[in-house]
Amino acid sequence: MTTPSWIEIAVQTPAHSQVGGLLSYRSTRALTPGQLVRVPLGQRDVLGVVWSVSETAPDNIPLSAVREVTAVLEGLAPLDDAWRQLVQFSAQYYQRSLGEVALSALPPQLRDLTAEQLARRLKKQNTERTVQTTPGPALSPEQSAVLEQMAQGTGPFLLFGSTGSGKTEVYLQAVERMLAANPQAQALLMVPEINLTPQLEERVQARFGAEAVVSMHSGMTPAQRLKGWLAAHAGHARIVLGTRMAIFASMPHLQLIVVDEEHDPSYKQQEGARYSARDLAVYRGRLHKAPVLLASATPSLESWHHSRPAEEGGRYVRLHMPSRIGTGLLPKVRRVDMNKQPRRTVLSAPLVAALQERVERGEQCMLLLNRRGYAPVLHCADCGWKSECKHCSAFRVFHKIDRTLRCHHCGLTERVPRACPECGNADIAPIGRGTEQLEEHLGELLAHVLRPDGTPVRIARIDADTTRLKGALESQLAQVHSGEVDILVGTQMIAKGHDFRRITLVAAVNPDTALFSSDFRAPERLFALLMQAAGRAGRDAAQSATSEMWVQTFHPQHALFEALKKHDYPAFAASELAERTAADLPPISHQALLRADARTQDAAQALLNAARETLEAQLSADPATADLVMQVSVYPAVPMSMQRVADVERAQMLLESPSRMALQKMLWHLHGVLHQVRSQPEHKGVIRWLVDVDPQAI
DNA sequence: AGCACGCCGACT
DNA sequence: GTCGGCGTGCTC
Repeated sequence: MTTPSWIEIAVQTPAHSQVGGLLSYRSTRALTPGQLVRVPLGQRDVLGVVWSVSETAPDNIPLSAVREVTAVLEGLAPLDDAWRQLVQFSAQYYQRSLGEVALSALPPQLRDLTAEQLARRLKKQNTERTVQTTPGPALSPEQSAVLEQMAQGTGPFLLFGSTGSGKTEVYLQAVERMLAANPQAQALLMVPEINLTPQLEERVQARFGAEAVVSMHSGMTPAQRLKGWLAAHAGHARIVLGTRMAIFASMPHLQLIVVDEEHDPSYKQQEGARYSARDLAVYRGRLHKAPVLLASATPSLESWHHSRPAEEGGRYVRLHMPSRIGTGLLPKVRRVDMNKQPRRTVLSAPLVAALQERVERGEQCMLLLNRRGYAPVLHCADCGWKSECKHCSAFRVFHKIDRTLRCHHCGLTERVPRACPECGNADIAPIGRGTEQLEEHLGELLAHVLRPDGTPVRIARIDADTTRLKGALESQLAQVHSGEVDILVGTQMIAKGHDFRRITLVAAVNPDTALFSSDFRAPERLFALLMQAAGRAGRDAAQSATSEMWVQTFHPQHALFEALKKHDYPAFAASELAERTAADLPPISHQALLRADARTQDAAQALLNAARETLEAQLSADPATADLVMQVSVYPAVPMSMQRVADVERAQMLLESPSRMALQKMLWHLHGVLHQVRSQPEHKGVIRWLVDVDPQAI
């Protein structure tokens, strides 16, 4: 009879319940950290990850409460130290329970599989996968230099390469070199949204063979996800290609991490543990001693700042690829001063003329407008009624196509009223415009325009509304590629990553709102979007000389557009960083948001302010923590910019510090304080609270 | 988060 | 009489 050992196990437990940490179990079988087990929890039998094994009994709970491990999932190698450290770090840094992070990092199907079902599954697919490397094209001098610098240093690297400079080829060659040095090695290739980059998937497969690659993203079926995960975990898959969730893939032989379009906000998870997959990539690279390559034509200001010269404190190595491959030039940027256009002009005369000219030459154009629907609000001129949503602090958007008013936040959808619901006036009118209206308007303006073959112009729209059905985006993109569309109208989803070779003109119809937004990151996002959109134009070298990026704006002299005109990201970044420095904003300082949801705004704010006061009182009272109060600014609670969604009132509290460590310590204390405060009867109305570390928007 | 237990309204 | 509404409480 073996002596039972005491096992600490991570199980899926809620972030801020009483059972937030590891749970103790006993087992008569020898277990090692990282093993997957099934354990009883209440009435259920759940999946758990062995975190530590001990000879001594736990002293924090009565031993009679400790139950036995039910089963061990055999045939699976334990999750390695690096994986467990990554999970542990993420849980601590983003203020979630270890169990929640660990279990959500595993494929969901693993949770419902019994030990027997898994064994059957493993038997079926436990085979080596072959890698067949097809040699790539010859490299440009810039590409070779970048790969050489990567070979010399340890990174992390920030590859600053303009659109079309051949960054993808650098990734592929880096993988190739890695495999040449060690055929067992694995690479992680991350992209912001996999649906938007089937091209990359194809290219990777063509290069290394379909067997060597697995994909990981939320669009896959549970069975596919499990299969891919197992292949990566066994070390059989050489390359994992995925979205942010792939950062948690178990890859025992991980030796390279690439984060493509590293500036993209989609790398930040927006629910549960709000992790940044890009930041975790850097951390994970260090754990595995694997080089990390972040890449973008418009890097995040965080990464740009980190890659300043080492003498100035930079920690990343900046690599530069300024030239477009081939003879391709970057498109000429043209600004239209909307102050000089007739009032209420949607599409300026010169832009319409340019569109017409392109269509008549058989070229394609793309129009960007970041607002879907027909009009953002409906308005009664008589009594001032507006199409407010009764559940949210937002207007319902007019969708002409099915004559509905739709709330884009809670989904409330109603038929458009015939007359004003307040005063009965029949004259209710749309204010502002969305993609639907732009498409309609464009159709009218260009009704007479013919293509070279004498057929009328064809206009298509792509946004979240037209792509709701599965596969719709792909088929609509295919139509653009095959030339069935002359002018494409859409939201920012069309600006990302698609290689439309025949588009020669891209226009941003109304980008001004981002210039004066209360969100300090709005200009950064706008610049990236416009640069990316400009990169869509003239990818075909033969036409790049005449390709153009148009911007309609009331502020043509704005520094952002000046930098855009010169395709000068460094200039934009420098001016933006100067502003951030002056205002003590990220990346100079570090932020976290505490958010509370409640039935009333008062209740939400009351919880936050009570937490703030208790926190400061407790920390000040103890000399060991008193200096934290000085290092971290905790601002009073304010309503969120979207104050009410689906009848839930939301408030937030900002924490800011020049020291990441101090902020982390503060959050750790805050966690305890919130539990105390929340249990007081006056905070009954609170529904939930959550912490967002390094928030995307405040 | 699940999943129980528990105490009040409209159905076979 | 019971099916089921979601309020409160517990899970090693």
